[in-house]
Amino acid sequence: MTKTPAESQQPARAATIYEVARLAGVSHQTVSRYMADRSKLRAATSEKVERAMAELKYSPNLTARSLRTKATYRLLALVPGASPYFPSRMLNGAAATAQAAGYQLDVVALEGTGPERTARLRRILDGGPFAGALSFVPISSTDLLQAQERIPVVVAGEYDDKMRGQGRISDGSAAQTIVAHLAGLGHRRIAHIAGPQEWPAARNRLAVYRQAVGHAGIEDGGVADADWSSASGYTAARALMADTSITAIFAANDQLAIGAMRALHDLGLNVPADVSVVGWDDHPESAFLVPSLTTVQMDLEAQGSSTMHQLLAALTPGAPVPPEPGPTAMRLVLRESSGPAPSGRRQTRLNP
Amino acid sequence: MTKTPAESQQPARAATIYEVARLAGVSHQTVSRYMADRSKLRAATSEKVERAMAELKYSPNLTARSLRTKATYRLLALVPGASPYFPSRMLNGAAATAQAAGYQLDVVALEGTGPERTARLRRILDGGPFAGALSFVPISSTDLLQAQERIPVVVAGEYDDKMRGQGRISDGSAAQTIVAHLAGLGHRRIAHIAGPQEWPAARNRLAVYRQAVGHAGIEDGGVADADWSSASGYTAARALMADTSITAIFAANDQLAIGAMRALHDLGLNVPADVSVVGWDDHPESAFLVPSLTTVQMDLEAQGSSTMHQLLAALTPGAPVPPEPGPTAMRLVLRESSGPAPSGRRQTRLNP
DNA sequence: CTTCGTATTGTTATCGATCACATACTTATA
DNA sequence: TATAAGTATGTGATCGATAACAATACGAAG
Repeated sequence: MTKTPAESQQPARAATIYEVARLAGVSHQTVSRYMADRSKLRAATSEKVERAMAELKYSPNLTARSLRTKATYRLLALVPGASPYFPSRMLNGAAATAQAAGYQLDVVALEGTGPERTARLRRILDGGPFAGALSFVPISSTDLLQAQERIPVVVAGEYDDKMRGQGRISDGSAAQTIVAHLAGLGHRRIAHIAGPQEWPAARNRLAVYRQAVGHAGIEDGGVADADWSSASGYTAARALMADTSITAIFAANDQLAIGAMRALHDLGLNVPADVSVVGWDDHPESAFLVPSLTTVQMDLEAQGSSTMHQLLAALTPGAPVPPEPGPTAMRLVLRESSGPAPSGRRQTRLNP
Repeated sequence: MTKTPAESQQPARAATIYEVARLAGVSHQTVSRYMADRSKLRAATSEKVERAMAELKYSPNLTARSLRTKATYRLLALVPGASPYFPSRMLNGAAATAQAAGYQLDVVALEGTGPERTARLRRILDGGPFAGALSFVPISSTDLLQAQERIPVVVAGEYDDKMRGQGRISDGSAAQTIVAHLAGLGHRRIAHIAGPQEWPAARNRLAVYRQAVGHAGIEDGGVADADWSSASGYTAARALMADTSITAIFAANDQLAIGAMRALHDLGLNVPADVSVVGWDDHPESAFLVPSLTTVQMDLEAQGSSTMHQLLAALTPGAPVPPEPGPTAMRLVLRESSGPAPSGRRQTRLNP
């Protein structure tokens, strides 16, 4: 073939409402009305339009519509640029929901820090014709307020944050179950490896952990700060293990737990005989680790979808909001990495 | 505050070229020309326009521009919907490159199979005003051809596929290094766990593996088919281990390798003493597994970026193409999971 | 049989940019 | 200095849709 794809695009030129109108023998406005609300047309007219549309394979030019209505039907998803610890399943859930509501989701990586990041955010929002934004990365409150002046912005997890503040069921609530599980196994002093506190999910899990420890009547052996990476989990676990009375570690995600398990291994400690480890997120690989990882199974798609529903609700103040899914399904999955607390006092066997 | 974000948007209404023109004392067309190519204006005029734009904080309405020019500056990224085995780092790389070239990247999940999927693809391309598409999921050649009629479509990995066919350096070439590595450790009979063959990357790795085994003068103990998941890696490894003379497994990605290692563990086999395992992709967690995983480090961002460059090149036939990055950096990372071949013949120790 | 109200449809303006062409203004050349 | 050629700018049309308003058709009430 001699034609490039770009050239052969010509014959496929999309039909306009005018062509549809001519073929149907009505005015273009009638066609427009058909699309807005076909029930306002007489059945016979409606059918004529329908037939013409089908014949011409008509699909509306969204650009033209946007120009006229000023509604863009484009949403912005902000994702972490560098970090590979972002669950793309959440993005998929959000994108699917957006699509179902007739919106397109543009994904943009928000990188950098401080003022540079603020400037970048501003530039994206100023230039782009977005109706709203959904951020999977933490945004400082000043940046958020500034952005909110232009379009609705929803930050993933912040709603859960609020729910927890109100004592309602939130994303972090499974932390309660974890602590109870460990207490039930006889652990009297446990520790937490926390994610970066800018992230609502990390705050949430930590807060519920603290609360639950008190509630279960066991001791908090300390909280180690980490980012979401296995490397930081490794470092954190080594530090925590200085306290030899800690018999269980609850990590804020599976990657941290993997790093922690490796640290315990390097310290000559056995999981779960010496120390139990619990993760969070239930990565598909976690079931196949040695030992397999006790963790919290999350419906991340549903979480993404739920966050998107929040944004959609903010977008259309009056309109009927699609049903928001119930509280995200969470389930503690018991595997090999958690077990009964050791009876005797622990001693580091290998190099510390 | 009583105003909703939507309402307070009002005062921020963007200026148009007409307002800029009036303020600058020129015609709207002059302003338009300024944006297209300011060098065609007289210095004095250019400056007037510039000043007016700055004062009004003018930014062009991309929607209106698109309507007129038919150029959309929006690209489509197709990602697997259900599968969590998609490296989002590739997407990030692609998105960044698109952005740098002035394009927005819309992410859409392509799910389903067969005709349903074809229909979905068609609907996305028909409705959406996309200038081009980049697919991270395999697309059947008929679907691809059909899509190509409308806009340029690039499928990630297929270019590498072609390069391999030409005997040039491709994504799969590290498989050669892996096989050589294992042969060097004394392994005489090894096996491969292959990814789904619709995926170019899986085809690539398998093809180079087959070739390299012959080249290294060792035996191919067989190829087990799998999807990308740890679960399928587990099943595949158990099946392969029926052949007791296989002493090393090369898995097409890290998740498969994790599943394989678990299967070996359940069979009472030690890694690497009894069987060596090598993965691919170097997930950040792989260094922290027990045993840590020998794998291939990939610059996935660069791969995503490179694929995007291909698309950009297809988009602008004549225009100067931004420099395509060199062959993607790949490096075999040696860790604990691979070691010398065992001397004696292996026997399954535990339940088979 | 008129009159009126409502349901349906048509006509024209509009969104904010670019394109095509006309015109005014420079500059170079004879 | 006159004229041609080239450069810079302005005017009106156009992209494909929706909005606002006008006009018509139809049926019920007077």
